[in-house]
Amino acid sequence: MEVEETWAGGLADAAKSLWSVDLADPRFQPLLEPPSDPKFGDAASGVAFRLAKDLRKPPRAIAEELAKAVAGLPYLERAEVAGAGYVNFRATRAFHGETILRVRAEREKFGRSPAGGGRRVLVEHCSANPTGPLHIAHGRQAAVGDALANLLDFAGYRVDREFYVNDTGGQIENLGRAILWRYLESIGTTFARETRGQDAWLVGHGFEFLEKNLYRGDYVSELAAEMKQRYGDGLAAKPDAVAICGRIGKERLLEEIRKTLEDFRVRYDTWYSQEELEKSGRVEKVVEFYRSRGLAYEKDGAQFFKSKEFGDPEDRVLVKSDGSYTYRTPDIAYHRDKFERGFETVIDLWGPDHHAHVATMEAGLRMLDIPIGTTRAFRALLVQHCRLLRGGAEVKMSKRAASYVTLRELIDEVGVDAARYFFIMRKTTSHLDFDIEVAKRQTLDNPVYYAQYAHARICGICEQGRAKGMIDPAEVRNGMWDGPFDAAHLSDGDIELVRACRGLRRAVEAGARDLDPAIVTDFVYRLSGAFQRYYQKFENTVLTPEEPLRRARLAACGAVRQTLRNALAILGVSAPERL
RNA sequence: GCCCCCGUAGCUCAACUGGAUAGAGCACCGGAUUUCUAAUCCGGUGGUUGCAGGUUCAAGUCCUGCCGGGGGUACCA
Repeated sequence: MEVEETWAGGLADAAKSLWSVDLADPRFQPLLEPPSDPKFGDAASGVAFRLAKDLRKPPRAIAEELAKAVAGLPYLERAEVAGAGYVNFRATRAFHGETILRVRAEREKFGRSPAGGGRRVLVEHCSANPTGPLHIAHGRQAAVGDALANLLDFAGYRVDREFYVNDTGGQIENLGRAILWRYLESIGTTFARETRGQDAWLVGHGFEFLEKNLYRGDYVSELAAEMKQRYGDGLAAKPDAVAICGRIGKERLLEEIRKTLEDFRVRYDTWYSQEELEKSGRVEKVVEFYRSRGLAYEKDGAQFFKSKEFGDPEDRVLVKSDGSYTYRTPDIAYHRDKFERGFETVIDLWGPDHHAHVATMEAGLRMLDIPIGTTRAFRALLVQHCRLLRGGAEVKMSKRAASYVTLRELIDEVGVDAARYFFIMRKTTSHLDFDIEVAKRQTLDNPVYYAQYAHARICGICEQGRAKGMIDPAEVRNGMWDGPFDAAHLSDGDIELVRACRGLRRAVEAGARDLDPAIVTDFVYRLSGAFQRYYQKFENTVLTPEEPLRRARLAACGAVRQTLRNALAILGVSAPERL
């Protein structure tokens, strides 16, 4: 049991015996909260404010009575009234000593929470079409998605990570056409540009291409070159030339996407193929289901479904008048399958352009009798745009001119750690300014190095201690001293560090609740800062000659080191022993 | 038109779901190194939280209406 629960129980007992009030009533919650400032101790209660009306007494007087009544609770050094009616709880030194022991015992599990109760969650993220290399927007989705999955795992959920491969449909066909177009160029075809209505077409060698649908970029030409090597001049004569180009193109590009994500330390449990989904008949079944329930109808030769009745602003097309599906039909079937595979919470990370799709998907799932919002949840997170800057100036990205920065290029330039940290640094739902120059800078305004430096410093202390003979190598485990210490020698500074470490669990729970790993980057930054200040306070001499103090300090530092490692691990950022 | 998101220091952002004096970093000014990594730390300047109402003991946070920015509103994905 966490100490806060014990103390909250003490408050409830006090209220019952003093005034016969049941604090379990939601009106009085929360009984304890983290203090806004470390100087207020380890937990604060604002419950006196909430009791004031019922008891018809000023909050301050209620707080006085409560503070008196809770004296003597376990691990409680003292409870004191502050402000207009807060009761601040301060833990004993022994408690903080035990926290250090707990960090040592739990090691890479310290900070985990049982909040998720082992419930199964699927996080689908990135899911870029295999029609080009990953770019910056995908990078943010992958970094956030991967960290969110780590975070939920840390918060006690059973998490699977999935990439949905859009390996069939119109975009793959467009890719095939683009490759064929470049291929034809490479074997000497010249195209005539014809304007028909609003659109421009490229005509030559018996083919015609709608110009606005052609992918550009060097990778298309590279794939065309591969086709030429493979088929010589004979490809154009094949009746399924577009399909061949599309198939080979998507295979190559998907391979590249996998490789880039792997290098970005993003792993998936499953790569789910849309093509296989369609072959399985699940898409037809969804359409049949809607029809059988009278939820679908025909209009203008297309099949609509009545999503409007289920919260969507409009009814939407499921089957186009040419008989093919819109993108949402297989997508709904896919999400139905997610729930059928046993996931209770299904989380999708989408780009902001999918905004309108959220209501449609929710409606579609409700229409399938999936109890969204009760025992099951569908959460679409719209990962907001990321503006790329270079020394304060915006890097303009134009897909047309193929001048956009790819994720690969970004990783090569700033490194995986900085890229991941920066992508996660801001709230997922907020726009993000990513300054390449700042991310590369190895100075104090780069929070990645700030945190890694704090970790490396602690490792340095341990190493120095051994070199100076102040640390017994036999007491070093997993790269950190963890010998015996006396909690009575923990200074206020040490305690502040230990207190900060305990915040990881709270950050994990808040992050899991809000589905936002940015809360963890915040935590990392605060804990690093707490350590840097602590370090400076001892004038760079944590290794004091006074052995009992030295042991206490090393113990506190060891807790910070482990906690930082755990938090950075959630973010997928490395914790090097030296920089 | 309608639907979402966002307006907090000059800039980029916090504020732990309504609580204590709205905090950090950058920038600017001034300090601290015989070090265990100065890739650090300390101090200072800087605010009518877009505007106006409302609810509350208590509002940056919740409600309403304006103003401003972004996104969406396909038989594209």
